[in-house]
Amino acid sequence: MMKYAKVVIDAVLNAGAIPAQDAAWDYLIPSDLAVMRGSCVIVPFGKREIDGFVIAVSDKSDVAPELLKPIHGLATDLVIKPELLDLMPQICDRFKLRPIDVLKLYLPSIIRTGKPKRNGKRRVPVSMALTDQQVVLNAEQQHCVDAVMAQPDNVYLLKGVTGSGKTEVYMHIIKKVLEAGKTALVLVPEIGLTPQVLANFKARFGNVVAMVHSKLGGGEKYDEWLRADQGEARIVIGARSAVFVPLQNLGAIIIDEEHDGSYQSDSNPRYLTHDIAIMRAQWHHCPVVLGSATPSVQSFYLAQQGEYKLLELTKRVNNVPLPKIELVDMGHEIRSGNGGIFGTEVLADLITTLRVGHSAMIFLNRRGYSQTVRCLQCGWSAKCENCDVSMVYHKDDEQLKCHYCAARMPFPSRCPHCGSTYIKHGAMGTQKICAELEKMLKQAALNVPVLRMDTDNTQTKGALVKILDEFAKTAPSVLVGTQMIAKGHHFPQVSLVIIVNADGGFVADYRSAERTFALLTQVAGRAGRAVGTTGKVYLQTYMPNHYVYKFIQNYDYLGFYQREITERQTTKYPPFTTIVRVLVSGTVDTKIINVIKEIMRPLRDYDKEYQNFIYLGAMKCPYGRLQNKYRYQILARIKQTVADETINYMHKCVKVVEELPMAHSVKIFFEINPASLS
DNA sequence: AGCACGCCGACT
DNA sequence: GTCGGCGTGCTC
Repeated sequence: MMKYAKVVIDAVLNAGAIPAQDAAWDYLIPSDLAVMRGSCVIVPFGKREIDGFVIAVSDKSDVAPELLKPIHGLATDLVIKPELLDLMPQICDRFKLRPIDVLKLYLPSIIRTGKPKRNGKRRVPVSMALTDQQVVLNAEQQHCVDAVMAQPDNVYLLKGVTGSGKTEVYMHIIKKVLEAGKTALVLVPEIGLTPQVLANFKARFGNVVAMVHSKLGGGEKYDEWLRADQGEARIVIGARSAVFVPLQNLGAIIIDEEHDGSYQSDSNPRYLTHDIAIMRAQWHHCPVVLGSATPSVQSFYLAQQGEYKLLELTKRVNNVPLPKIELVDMGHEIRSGNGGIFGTEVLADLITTLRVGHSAMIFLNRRGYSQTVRCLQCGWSAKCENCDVSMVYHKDDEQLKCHYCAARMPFPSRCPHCGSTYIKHGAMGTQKICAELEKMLKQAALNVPVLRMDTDNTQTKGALVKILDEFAKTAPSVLVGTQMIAKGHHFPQVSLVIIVNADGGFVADYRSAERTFALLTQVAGRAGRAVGTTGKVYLQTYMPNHYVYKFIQNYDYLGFYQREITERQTTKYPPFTTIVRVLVSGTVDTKIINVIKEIMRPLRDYDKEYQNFIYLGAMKCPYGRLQNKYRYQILARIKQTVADETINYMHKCVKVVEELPMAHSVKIFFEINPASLS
């Protein structure tokens, strides 16, 4: 009996043929080839040979027999598991992705690009070292573990202050999961940054742990992936992409630091890790545990709505007091003649701290800093009057623009509030801070090493860990860095943390306040982690009265959340609306504009008829030209009650235009609640 | 993406 | 007559 395979092919087809990209192509299965559902195959396509994935095998085909060609061979012996194939249509629908894009996420890229071979020596499976740490859990922690194990078919939001022992809760859940013969997936924001977490898991569970992250080379990654695929590894720890690792018989999925932005993929294909994790967990009837000291507004809202089950850890396990946070008004410093990087009191305290032999961390919030326009004299910043978000500086036409409505204004030469000419949009680099700092320490006759850590000097493998090690063993010393010094490192000798420009996180984005709250709370947590010391945190700001800082200072998550969710409700931002962005890019700008117009036309009619949009508009992107390609976008904010149907309609409109000849040589990206609008 | 097909103007 | 321009359409 002849067997036929439905194959999704990995070919980039041009505009006129785009419907084909969603379809599967039928091929004959040669009798000597072991092809099954999930097989990765090589097929003839026109005059070419291309890769494809078998999504179904059957005894018949609707395609005329004379058109059918046989599958040429297998790209690999590995087979995509039924679970992931089952979820593929659901993932496509949620994120408006093509089947091929999702299928490609299921395999390590090395399989498709080169000849993968196992890199490491084959590891001998070691009996699980389930070291019982004598029921180390306090009552709160135990309650969390029990709750999760009692009702596994749920999503849990585990909210616990820094140092409340969330990791220990994860470990106990995993231990129970392994005892039940199942496997566990642990997702962390960026695994290269949390060597301690990994070491802990390896120490506790031994060789059944596999790690998948971006710092691994292709061969190593493939090796770890294969250990999970073959059932050799039963715990996988990894960053975002590890959510697709084919562990079988999943018993729990944990997303640590769930608020972290890295869980949202910001390049194609775009997806949200939480959603994938929840889909997989539903398939396996296992729990998802979202852990954070500062949950995302979205997740906490869903917990309030009863969609997620809220679990809380309120006590710090070792009773170390939280560091005291002091706000430093940098506008006041300038007005009183201090134009330096640090406030007067801050610098004095830094020198004292180093003199007594403690270390300090200096955090530079550089991200997006250059976009925010601010008066250095009075702290005024450019805000849109309709949308309550910061306006963004556009270099090409020297204008300030709102990304959510049509508001524009010229870049002011004088501050509209106080009239000063000290208006800035510029970044202060880590190098500059280090240089200045070394000068200052010399003046104070202090011979203390200053270490720098940022994306520039941590690209090479192991560089990051090396800097952290050096900082850990050199006391006193100073570590200057960006985001990456904020993540879960434990340095007992650090008693002082300085946040140089706290306001840097405020970019034109409704999630600015949320991100700032989470990041600065995490940074503050680096100070005074040793028993018996109280750490201190200086938060330097030009907006000392901003509500976010009051809540950070008081470690008041709930207060912050309530204020934020009220604001989102009145200003109509997620989770009360859904944002859709359609990005069109290409080398000919007139073509792009035509495509944008063509997509907009039915959307405007739709808007007239149903009024599902809070906002609908088209504009040039903040970076209007990138890599020699022009970029325009459609932005929509949709009422939450009609979000699904409206997103579907928008996507349909995009696909219709995508098939027209006019869409030749332009690229269209469709994003739901995008992380960035640049 | 590639490649074939086909319907027009310019040329050995 | 027929050589070659690239618009249009197809690839299981």
